[in-house]
Amino acid sequence: MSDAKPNTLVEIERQVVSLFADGVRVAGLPRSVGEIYGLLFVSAEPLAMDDLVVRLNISKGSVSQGLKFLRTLGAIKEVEGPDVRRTYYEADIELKKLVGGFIREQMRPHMESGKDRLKALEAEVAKEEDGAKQAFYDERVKKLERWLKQAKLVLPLIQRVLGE
Amino acid sequence: MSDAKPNTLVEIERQVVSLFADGVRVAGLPRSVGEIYGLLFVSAEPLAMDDLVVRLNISKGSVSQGLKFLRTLGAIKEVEGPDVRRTYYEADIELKKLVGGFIREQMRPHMESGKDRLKALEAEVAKEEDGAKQAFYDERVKKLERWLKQAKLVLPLIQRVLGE
DNA sequence: CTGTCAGTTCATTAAAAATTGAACAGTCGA
DNA sequence: TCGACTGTTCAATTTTTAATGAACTGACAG
Repeated sequence: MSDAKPNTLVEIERQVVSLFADGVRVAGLPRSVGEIYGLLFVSAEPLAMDDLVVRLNISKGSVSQGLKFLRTLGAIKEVEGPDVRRTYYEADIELKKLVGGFIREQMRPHMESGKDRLKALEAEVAKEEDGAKQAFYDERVKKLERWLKQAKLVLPLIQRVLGE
Repeated sequence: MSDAKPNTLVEIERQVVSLFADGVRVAGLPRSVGEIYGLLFVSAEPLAMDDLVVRLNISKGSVSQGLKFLRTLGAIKEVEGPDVRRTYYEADIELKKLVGGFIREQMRPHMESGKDRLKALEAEVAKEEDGAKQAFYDERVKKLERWLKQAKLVLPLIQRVLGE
C-alpha cells in the first residue's frame, strides 16, 4: 500500500512545488521551506511529516525545521488526519496571514534592532567635535530615522491592502 | 600623504557601514553592497572606487560589482571629483528611488517569470482527467493568480506612500 | 516496564553564494 | 607606441547557509 518511492509527484505538483521553492527565495528563505509549503498548497488532503519526507525526498530534519518555521509564521494549520498518532498539516492560503506572519517574524525584529542601533548612532554623533561634520552626520541620522518611520507606516498598509 | 591602512573608518562611519551591511541582508543582497552604500551614505564628499577598496578593505572586484549593482538600482550617482580620471560616487538618499529601483530590478523580473509559470500550470490543470482533482487544482491556481494580482497592486502603492 | 513510532535536535557534510585577485580592456598623455 | 592608471571580468577560493542523518525525547499500547 504505502509507496516508498521518492519524488512521487505528479506534474502539477512538481510545478507548484518548484514555483514555491523559487518563490520563497525572494524572501530569503531556504528552498526546502518553499517545497514543503508548496506541496501542502497543492494537496487537497492534509499531509504528515513522513509524507513530506517521502514525496519531496528531503530529510526528516529539514522537514521538521521547515514545519516549525511555517508554524511560527502561521502559514500552515495542524489538522486531524487518518492516523491519530501523527500530526497532519494543511496550508493556510490567506495571503494576508502569510505576509503578516513574515512581517511579524522576519521584519519587525530587524526593525527593532535597527531602532536601537540608530539610538547608539545618535549618541555617537553627539560626541562629534567638528561642527560641520556633526551637522552632516546629524542630517543623515535624521534621514535614517525618517526611513524607519516610513517603513513602519508602510507595513500595516500592506497588510490592510492584502485584506481586501 | 595617502593613508594606505585599511579600515580607516571613524566610529560613526563604522556603525553606519555595519548598519547597512546588516540591513541589505534583509533584501537578500551581499554584505559588500551594503558596506559600499553605507560608506557613501555617511560621506559628505564623493568617493571613488579606490577609496572604497582601501577604507572598507574589500577587493577591487567586489567594489566594482557592488557599484555596478548600485548603479542599476539608481542608488548612487556619478559625480565630479578631485581627480578627473576617476569616477566619483555619492549616495542617492531618496528612499523612493531606492525602493523603486529594488522593485524594478529585483522583484518585477521574478513576478514576470511567475506569470509565465502560472500560464504553464493552467495548461497542465486543463489536462487533468479526474474532475474533482481538476476543480481543486483550478481553485488553487486561481488563488495564485489572485496573489500575483495583489502583489502588482501593492508595489505601486508602496512607491506612492514613500513619495510623500 | 518495554518496544515502537512520531517528532526534535544538532554536529557534520554538502551546496550555494560571496569574495578575491590576477588577467584583461580601455583611455590618455608624453 | 608606450607606460601608467582606472575600472571590469571571471575562474578559483573562501565563507556562509542549508541539508543530512544519527542520537535523542516523549508518548503510548501491550
